[in-house]
Amino acid sequence: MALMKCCKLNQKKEKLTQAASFLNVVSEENRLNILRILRKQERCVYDIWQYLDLPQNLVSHHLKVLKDFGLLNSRRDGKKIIYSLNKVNLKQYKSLLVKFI
Amino acid sequence: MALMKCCKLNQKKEKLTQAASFLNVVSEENRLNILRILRKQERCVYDIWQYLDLPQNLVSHHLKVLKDFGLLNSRRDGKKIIYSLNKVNLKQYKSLLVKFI
DNA sequence: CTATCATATCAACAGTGATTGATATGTAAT
DNA sequence: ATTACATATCAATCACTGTTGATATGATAG
Repeated sequence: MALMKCCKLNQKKEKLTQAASFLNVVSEENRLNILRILRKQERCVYDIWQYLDLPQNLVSHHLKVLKDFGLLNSRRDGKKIIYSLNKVNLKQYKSLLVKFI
Repeated sequence: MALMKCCKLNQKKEKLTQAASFLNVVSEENRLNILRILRKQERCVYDIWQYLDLPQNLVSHHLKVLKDFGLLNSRRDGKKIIYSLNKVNLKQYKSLLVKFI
């Protein structure tokens, strides 16, 4: 019983940590903006860059952070790299949030 | 027409900034935990501290960040200071998020 | 009025992460 | 092959903020 309670507490703590790191990733204004931009449709880096008023390499950096965290997918199309939302993961993280915020 | 569009864009940008700074505040694991702890009921600093495994002054610090941002209320009760959620503001920030995440 | 309890403030430090400039990779066109 | 295009990587810097230790404030009890 005590063990079980401890176990549940650990699970809760883990989810809290997960939620916090998700929030960390999306709390950056430009990254939040990228998510918004990609909401309607997938886009290449150049298109995203045009919305953002940031140096190109910084756009790439933020895209990488989002992708490494599993929030974006990417594929090559000729010279271009097309980014899109990973809607499955986004949905999971969103549902995780409901428990904390 | 162009002016109006610009105006709307600025409003959107402002909301984005607001959302990002809200996410910034709640993306800290301990602060997220404080919100969770206060969800059931209001609590004094000592009670919150017992949940958190942090030095007392750091608990005070995080409480201040949350309160300054308008997510917590506080009142004195004898020696103790009782913190509680500012549910109105929390709700507003949550509804703001829906547009971005 | 002194001591103790409950909480907050302050200055200094440390770590993280956004930003920058330069350069590299990889693709297509000529 | 060479050039231009599209994006990514790298190292260095800068800024922010969580953390720490020490101290201050404010309230109650004895």
